[in-house]
Amino acid sequence: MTARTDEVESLLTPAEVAALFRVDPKTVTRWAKAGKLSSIRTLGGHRRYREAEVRELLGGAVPQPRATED
Amino acid sequence: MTARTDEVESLLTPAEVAALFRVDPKTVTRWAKAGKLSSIRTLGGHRRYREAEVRELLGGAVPQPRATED
DNA sequence: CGGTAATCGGGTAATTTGGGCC
DNA sequence: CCTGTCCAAATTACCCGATTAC
Repeated sequence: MTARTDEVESLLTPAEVAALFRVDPKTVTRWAKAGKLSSIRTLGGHRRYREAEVRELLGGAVPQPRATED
Repeated sequence: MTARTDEVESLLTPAEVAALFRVDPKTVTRWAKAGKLSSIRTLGGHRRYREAEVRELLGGAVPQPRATED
């Protein structure tokens, strides 16, 4: 895998999202097809996910002093 | 591709936790429902448990480069 | 242009969920 | 009170070959 730190960090690959959720990349694709996740398609047809969206769905596991608990 | 997974948290599946505690996955689910275990839900409703949390509850009986309790 | 890793798509097992009962 | 098992439904994991990304 060629590491290129020049890309936009706003988008995550299926493998990235899958690693964060501890699921299979295929499962992430199912979520996108089910409309549970916003996905952006490349010109080749591959999906790309927004990091902000994924972080939100992860359950707000970010050190943010925000009242996000119900 | 920038595989920036340094912020990745080790998550365990119900079967993994159940195997570590030598109990049924159902029992692990009961612990999660009882609030004794922190659980993250996937977009499909499945639970994922934090490895750090499980290790804590295990009592330190994990493959750690530490000598026996003195 | 050539090469390796990842993702695509569909299909089939394995796991997980939830409630109820012992 | 806590755990293990039964049931049905839903979700997820792994299989293949072909295409895309870098």
